[in-house]
Amino acid sequence: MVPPTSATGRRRLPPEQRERQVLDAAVRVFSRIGFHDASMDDVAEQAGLSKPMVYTHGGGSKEELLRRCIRREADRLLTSVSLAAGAPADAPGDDRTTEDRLRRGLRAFFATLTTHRDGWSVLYRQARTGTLADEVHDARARIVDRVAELLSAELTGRDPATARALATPLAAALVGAAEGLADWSASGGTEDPDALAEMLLALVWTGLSRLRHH
Amino acid sequence: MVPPTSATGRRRLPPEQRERQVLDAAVRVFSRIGFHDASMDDVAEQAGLSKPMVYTHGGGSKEELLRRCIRREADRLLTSVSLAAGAPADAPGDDRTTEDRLRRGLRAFFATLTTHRDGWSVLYRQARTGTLADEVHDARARIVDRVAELLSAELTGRDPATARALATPLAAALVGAAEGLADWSASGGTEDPDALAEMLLALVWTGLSRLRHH
Amino acid sequence: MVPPTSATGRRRLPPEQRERQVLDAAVRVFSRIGFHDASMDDVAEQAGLSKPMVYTHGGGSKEELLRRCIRREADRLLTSVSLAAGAPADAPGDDRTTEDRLRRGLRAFFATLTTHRDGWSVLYRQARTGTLADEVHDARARIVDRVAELLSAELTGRDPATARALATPLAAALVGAAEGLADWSASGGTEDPDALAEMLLALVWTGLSRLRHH
Amino acid sequence: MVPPTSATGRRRLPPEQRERQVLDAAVRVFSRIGFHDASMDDVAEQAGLSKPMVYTHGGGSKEELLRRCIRREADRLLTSVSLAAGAPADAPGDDRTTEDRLRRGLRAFFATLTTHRDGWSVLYRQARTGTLADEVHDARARIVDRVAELLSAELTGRDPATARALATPLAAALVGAAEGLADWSASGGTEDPDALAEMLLALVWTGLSRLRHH
DNA sequence: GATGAATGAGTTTTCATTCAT
DNA sequence: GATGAATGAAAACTCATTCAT
Repeated sequence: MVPPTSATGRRRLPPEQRERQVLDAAVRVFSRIGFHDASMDDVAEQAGLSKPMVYTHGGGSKEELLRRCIRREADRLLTSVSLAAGAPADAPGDDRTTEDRLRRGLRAFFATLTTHRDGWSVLYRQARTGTLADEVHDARARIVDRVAELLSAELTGRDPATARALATPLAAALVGAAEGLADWSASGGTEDPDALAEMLLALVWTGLSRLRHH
Repeated sequence: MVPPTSATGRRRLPPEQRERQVLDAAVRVFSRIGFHDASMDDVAEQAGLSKPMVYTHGGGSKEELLRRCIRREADRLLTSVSLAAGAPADAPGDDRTTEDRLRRGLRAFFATLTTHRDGWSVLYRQARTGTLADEVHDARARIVDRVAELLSAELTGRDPATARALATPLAAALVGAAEGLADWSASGGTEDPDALAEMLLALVWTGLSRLRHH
Repeated sequence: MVPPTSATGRRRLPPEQRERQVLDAAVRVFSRIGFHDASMDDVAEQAGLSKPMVYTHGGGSKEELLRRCIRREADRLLTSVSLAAGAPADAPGDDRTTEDRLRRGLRAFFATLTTHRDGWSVLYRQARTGTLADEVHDARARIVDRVAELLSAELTGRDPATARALATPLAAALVGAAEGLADWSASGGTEDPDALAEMLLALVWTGLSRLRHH
Repeated sequence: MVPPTSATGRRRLPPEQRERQVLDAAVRVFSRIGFHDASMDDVAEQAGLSKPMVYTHGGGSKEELLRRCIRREADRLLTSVSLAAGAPADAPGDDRTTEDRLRRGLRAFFATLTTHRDGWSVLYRQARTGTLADEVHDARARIVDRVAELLSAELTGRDPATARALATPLAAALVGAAEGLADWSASGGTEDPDALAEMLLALVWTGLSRLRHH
C-alpha cells in the first residue's frame, strides 16, 4: 500500500514535507557551518536532495531560505514560551502569580534551546548585519515584547504607561541574560532547563519585585 | 626625527601605526557592511591603502584580519571594564564594596559600547558560527571570567569552590543581560551609560546579595 | 464523430493538431522572448500544455522544435510567394509578364510578413550563428532560389547558364532588399504590402530590365 | 629595453591593448559560436586570458561585452563607408556625382565585410531579440541614415521633405540588398568588392535616377 | 496518453590572494 | 616598501530533459 519509494524517502513527497526537509537541513547546516560559509550544495547534500529542490522548496534564494529558517525557529520558540507562560491577559480563573508564569516561560525557553540547539544557533549566532539583520531583529523583538508583557503585570505599583516603558528594557535584559545562560549551558554548564530557570529567577526575581514599588 | 612622510600623512609610517590604520578601517568596514559582505577592496579603500598593504599589515588573510579586530576590540572592552572595576584581587587599601565595583564596571562597559559602537558590532553582531566562532567565544569568555571574579567576592558566605562555580553562570547571565540592554539602547533606548548601569543593578543586585547567604 | 474532448477543448486531440498547437506556441514565444531567452516552460505555458507534451509533439528537444518552427514558417512564406508568382515554369496559357509575377510575389511576401510577424521574426531575427545557422540559411536559400528562377525568365537575352548565374546574386540582393524594407516597415514605415512592393519594384525593375540586354 | 614579458604577450599591457584583445576575441567567438552558445570561458580562452580579465576589460558583463563588440564593428563599418563616400554635405570643390559616391561607399562596405567577416557576423547575424535588439537596431539605423543622406542628394527633383521621406525606405532596401549580396558572397559568390558594388549599382541605379523626376 | 516532480550539468559572476614592476 | 594588474577557485542560480505515477 505504501508507495515503494517511501523506503528511499526520495521521490514524490508532498510539498509540506519537502519544505520541512529542506528547512531542517538548512537550519542544521547554517547552524554548523554558518550562513555565509555554507553553500547551497551543502544544504542540498544535508537534505539528501538536489540543489534545484532546495531552490524550489526553500524560497528560491539562499537569503529567503535563511529568512524562512529564522521565522520558523523564532515561531517555535515564541510559541513554546507563550504556551508555557499562559495567556497574556489574566484570564478570570487564572490565579497563577507572575513569578510562576515567568518560571514556566523560562523553563520552556531553556527546554526549547536545549532541544533545538541548531535552531537557536540560527536565531542568535548568525550575522546580524546585512539584509537579514532586520529579520533577526524582528524575531528577537517579538520575544522581548512577549516577555515585557509578562513583566508589565508585575509592575502594578506604577501607572500602566510607566510600567510598560520600564518593562521593555527589563525584558531585553532578561532575554539577554537567558541567552547568556544558554551560552554557558552550551559550553559545559548544566542543560537542565529547570535548574537554569531557577538560577535566573534567583538572580532577578527580587529585583523585579522591588521595582514594583519604585 | 619626524619621518619625511608627515607631509602627505601617508607614506612610511611605522608598522604599528600602519597596523592600527588597517585595523581601524577593518573594524569600521566589517561593522558597517558585515564581514562576509565586505571585500578586502573595501577595507583597503577605507584605509586609504592598497590591498597588498592590507595583507602585509593585517595578518595576511581576511580571516586573520577579523581575528585581530576581534581581539583588539575585546581587549579594549576588557581593559576598560577591568580598570573601572578595580584590581581583581582586593588590594589592601581598596575598601570599595562589590556593588560599587560592579557599578563602575557596568558603566565602563556601556560607555565603551557607546563610544566604540563599530567595535562592539564586530564583537557581537558578526557571525558566531563558522571558523571564527571560537575567537568570539574566547573573547566573550574572558569578559565573563572577569565578571565572575568580581561576583565571587560577593559570594563570601560560601566556600571558595562553590562560590566560583556559582559565579560563572551568574556572570554569563549578567553579561548577557548587559548585551541585551545594549541592544535595546542601540535600538532607541537611552544611551546614558549610568542609567543603563543603574537599571541593570536594580534588576540583579538584590538577587546577587541574597545568593550570598545561600 | 467529434472527439470527446471538444468539451474541454484540450484532451485527446489528433497528433497533427497537437503539433500545430505546439509549433504555434513556440513560434510566438521564440519570436517575443527570443529562442535562447525563452524556456520550454514558457512554450508549454503558452501552449496550455505540460512540458512533456511539448517534448512529445515538438520533436524531442528545444533545438529540434526551433528547427520545425523555422521550416514551417519558411514553407509558409515560400508557398505564399510561389502561389502568387505563378507556376515556376512558364505554363503555356500563362502570359503574365515577369514584372507582374514579381509584383505579385513581392505583395505576397510583404503580406505574409505582416500577417505572420512572429513567424517572420523567428525566420529572420533569431540567431543566425550556431547550430541552427544552417537551417535558417537553407530556408532563405530556398526563397532566394525561387526568386532567382523568376528573374531568370527576364534575362532572356542571355544564354541560360549565364542567366542563371546572374540571377542568383540578383535574387539574393532582391530578397535582402525586401527584408530591409520589411524591417523599415516594422519600425514605423507603411505596412501596406502593395505600397512596399511598388517601392521595391520602382527601385529595381528598370535595372533588371536593362540587365536583359547586357 | 622592451620588457621581457612582451614575448609572451601576457602581463602588464596597457588597458587599451587589453580591451582590444578582449574585444577581438569576443567578436571572433560570438561570430563563430553565437552569442548565446558561447560562454565567457570560450572568450577568455580565445583571448588567452583569464576570465576575470575578460570581465575587467570587457565591460563587466557578457551583455555589455556584446554591446561593445557591436558598437566597435558598427563604427568601423560606418566610418569606412563614410570616408569612402565623402563628406555628407557637398563641399564646394567636390564635384563627384552621387553615383560615384554611392559606388565608393558600396565598395567600402563590401570590402569591410570581406575583411572583417567576424565583425559583420556579430552585427548582422546575432539574435535581434532581447535586450540587445535595440543596440543592433541602432547600429543598423546609423548606417541606413548615412545612406539615406547620400540618396537624398540624388532626389533633387523633389522638395527636401519628400526627398528625405522617400530616401529612408530606399536606403533600408539598399542596405538590405547589400547584406543579401554579402550573404551570397559569403556562401560561394565572388568576394571582389568592386564586382559586388557594380552588381548592386546595375540593379538599382537606373531606378534611383528615375525616382528623381517623380 | 499525460503530468507533476526531480535532477545533472553548466553559466555568469565575484573575490581573496599573489606577482612583476 | 608599495602597487597595479592578474588569476584560481568557488558559489548562486537556471533549465533542458526525464521518470514514477
